Order: sequence, then C-alpha cells, then structure tokens
Amino acid sequence: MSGKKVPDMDMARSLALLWGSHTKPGRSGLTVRAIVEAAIGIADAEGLDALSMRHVAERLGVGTMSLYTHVPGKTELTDLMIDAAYGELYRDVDEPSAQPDGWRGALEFVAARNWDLYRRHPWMLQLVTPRPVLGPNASLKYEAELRPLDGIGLSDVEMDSVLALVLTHVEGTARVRAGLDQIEQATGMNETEWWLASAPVLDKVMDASRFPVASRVGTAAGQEHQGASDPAHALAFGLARILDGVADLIAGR
Amino acid sequence: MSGKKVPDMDMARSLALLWGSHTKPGRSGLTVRAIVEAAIGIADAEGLDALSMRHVAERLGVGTMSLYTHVPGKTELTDLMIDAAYGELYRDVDEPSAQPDGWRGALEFVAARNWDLYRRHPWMLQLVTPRPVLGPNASLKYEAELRPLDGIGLSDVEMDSVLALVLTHVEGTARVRAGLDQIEQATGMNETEWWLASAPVLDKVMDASRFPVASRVGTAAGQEHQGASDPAHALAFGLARILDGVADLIAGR
DNA sequence: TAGTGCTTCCGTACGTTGTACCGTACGTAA
DNA sequence: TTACGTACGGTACAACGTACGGAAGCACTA
Repeated sequence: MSGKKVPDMDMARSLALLWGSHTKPGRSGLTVRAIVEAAIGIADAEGLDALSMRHVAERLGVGTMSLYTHVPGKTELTDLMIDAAYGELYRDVDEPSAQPDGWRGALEFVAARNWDLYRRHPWMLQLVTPRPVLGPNASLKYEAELRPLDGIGLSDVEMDSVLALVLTHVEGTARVRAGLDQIEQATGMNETEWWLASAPVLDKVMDASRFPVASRVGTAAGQEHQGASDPAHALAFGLARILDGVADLIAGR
Repeated sequence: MSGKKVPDMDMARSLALLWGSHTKPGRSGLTVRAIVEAAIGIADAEGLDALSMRHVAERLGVGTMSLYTHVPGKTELTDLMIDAAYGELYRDVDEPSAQPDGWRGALEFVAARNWDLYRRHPWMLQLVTPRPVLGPNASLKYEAELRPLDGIGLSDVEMDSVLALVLTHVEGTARVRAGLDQIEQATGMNETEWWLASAPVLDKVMDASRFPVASRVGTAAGQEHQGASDPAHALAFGLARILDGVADLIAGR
C-alpha cells in the first residue's frame, strides 16, 4: 500500500520537462532535445520495439545511464516524443479553419493531417494514452482543430464530441495501416501477396454453405481491396459517413 | 537475408492449433485449452503486461518449458486467446439479425456486444492485428455481423465497409476506456479525481487568451463528462452519427 | 515380462530490457 | 589552486522469451 507513485509529483516533473526551455548542454553536449530527436529517429526507422535506452545512448555516442541525467525515465521520454511530433501538425493555429468548404473541408483537412502524422510516426499509435500529454503543442492542436467547428450550430460539448469522433476514426484506420506495414516489413510479404496466397485457406475458413453472406462479401471486398482490408479506403469511406451524420445533426437544429 | 520466417509454415501451424480438436492431456494433464484458459485468466485479472510464460506455467503448477510442448510460442498463444474470446460473442449466427429495429438495431447490438467483450477482456485491444486470426470463431463473427446488412440496399463492398467502420469505432472508444481503467488501477486515482486535481494545470495550459475556443470547449466538455473524456458517451454519440450517415447512404439509392 | 522408442516434461542458460546505485571526472566559482 | 556540484557511466539485478538437451513416463512389440 505504500509503493504507490504520487501522480502530482510525476505530473509536475513531466510538465517541467515538456514546457522547460532547452537546458544548456553538459560537457558531452547531451541535451533533452538531442535525446528526443535521437529517440524519434530510431522509432521512425526501426519501430518502437527497437527503441531502448541503450540504443538511444549508442546513437548519441554516450553511456546509457547518462540519459537519466536529463530524462527521468523512458515514460517521460515517450511523452516528449509525442509532444514533439504534435509540433509538426499545423503551420499555425488557423490553418484548419482557413481551409475551403467550411467545417466539412476543415475536418477533412484535420483528418488528412493526422493521418499523415501517423504514417510518418507510426509508433505514436502504440503510445497514445487517453489522458492527453499536456505539452505545449497539444493545446495548439486542440484549438486549431476546434476553431472550424465554432459557430456552425453545435453546442460546446458537441464540438468536442465531433472532433473526438473524427480523431478516433483516423487513429483506428491509421492503426490498421501501421499494422499492415509492420507485418509487411517483418515478413517481406505485402497485403496483396498475403491475400492471394491465403485465398485457399480463406475459402475453407469461410465455408460458403455455413457462412453464405460472409463468403460472398468477403470475396467481393477482398477483390476490391486486393487484401483483407484497405485502410485508406476505410478512412475515406468512414469519414464521409461521419461527416454526413454530423451534417444531419447540424441540420436538425 | 536468410533468417526470414516463412509465413506459410507459421500459418499452417497456427491454423492446425486453432482448428485442431482438443488433444488428449499428457501425463501431467497439460492441454492447449488449459493453457489458453490460464493465460486468459491472468490477462483478465492482471493485465497483458503480467502475462508471461513463467506466470502461466506457475498458475498451472507446471514447468515453464513444458508449455512449449503444446504451444509453439507466445505469439500463437495470444492468437488462441483471441479466438477463444471471440467465441463468447454470440449465442448463434443469427443473434444480431434477430434484433428488433432492423439493420440499425442490429448494428447497435453488434456494437454493444463488442464493447462488452473489450470491457471483459481489455487485453484484446493490445493484441488485435490487422490480419484477422483465422480461427473457428472469426468466421462466425463475420457472418453474424454481416447478415443484418444483407438486402438493405448496400453493395457487398459497402456492407464490409459499414461493418468495419462500426467495429473500428467501438475498438477506438473501448481502447480509451481500457486506458482509463489501466491508469486508474495504476495510480488509484479515477478520471474525475484526476480532472479535478489538474484543473489549475489545465487552465494554465489552455490559456484562454491564446486558445479561446479550446479553453471554452474544454471546460464545457470537462464539466459535462467530469473528466478529460467519457468513452461511453463517445461510443453512443459516434455510433449515432455513423448510423445516420449510413442511413443517408442507403437513402441516396 | 523385458525391452524399445517416442513423447512429454523441465532445469539451465543466453541475450534482451529498464533502471537503481555508486564511483569518477570534469567545469566553474572562490 | 582548491573545492564543490553536477554530468557521466560501469556494474548489477530482476524479469522477459525461448533454444537446447537431459530425464522420465507411456505404449507398444518380442
């Protein structure tokens, strides 16, 4: 009952790290910023599984334990990585609301930007936590993505719900996309090749007599997407349905 | 260039395990089924992080390496866990299509069942891979969930897309829910307590002068949900919008 | 019944991981 | 020049998945 961590302390420490300006480099040039950049480089190139403190230290030409002088632990490092990545999203806070085609065009833009971000940094999908990382870029992201929804007939709570819905959809489809990429990299077999190779197995599994609808639809969808799933198509299709539903909500006022 | 695994071999082995009837217990009573059940018990109670081969063996009163006689490795074990969990979903293949209120009621039922499944087995959210686990229960799930969408004016590909959209939405919101539970268990602080405690920090982060919309909407949503997010509300709100959008698609024919 | 062989069981060991602990060595201020 | 504080990093520990090889029990045949 006593080994419990005190969240306040951790949070204060994380916040100081996230918001603290760049500390001066020590005698070996080691900086929080440099550590974060090295970590992101590794995660981008080799995946989150390859991200170890030893690996980061090695890339920086530094002893492993030296990292702990600047960063409390791996958890805080990943928080810093996430906030740094959020910084890539928008040029300025009005970029989404400046898009053409009103709130619909803006949400499509937001979806595309988040999708691209996840494609560049697929490791983010393994690190996202329900409680937001309260870094300097998270607030800006939230403001930028909310502005186009202001004054179109939604309540404040609805604005938040609509944005969350779109972001959850993008995250879900991006996760599938990232998973496919990871499998392809691991096995050297892309989705289409896999689908073609496992067609006979799928036919047996999807027994047409026991599962008539599944076998028919599965075959049609497989042919269309040349694989078990097509995340890019799912993103577009789902977003269109969601935005139609939001339009209904607004029109119902 | 030679250490690459041959997917076909792995797949054949996995399929044999998934579909193979229960092998007879050896001289210590060890069975694939028993191993899977023990693993699920651990993952349910202590989370996926606590699921180790040593732990499973300990629970069964068996040497760690004995497990490898019955299961090739941890990856295959988790595949078996997932398929076993899918078996809990539906009483029979017509349960979703027998729901009242047509395709809409059926999809709401499907969403609720998947949501409940993820609440019972939150570890599934950390294991789901884009390529389906081709076990005996996956096909049944697919058929059961597709049937209510048959003959309502959607093409085959659209049926698959609509189902995938709903399932992705449920998975995304359930992931948030599971994340909150995990944090609460780790810190002993529930979402509302955390939100109340970090209100001053949030006020500073969401500077009302720089981020007027974010601070206003964030406050409203926070008050409404008594926390940074409310997955159950997000599930219902999002599903309503999605189903409205699907209705538009059908009506547009 | 004795022998033979196959399968099941499992102890040991290796290479990983995050990080606690503590000694060393350097840059800066007095 | 001396002294202090901080940055650096070597070693060590517990936990992980699992390769390897020995030991032991069961089902057969002779």
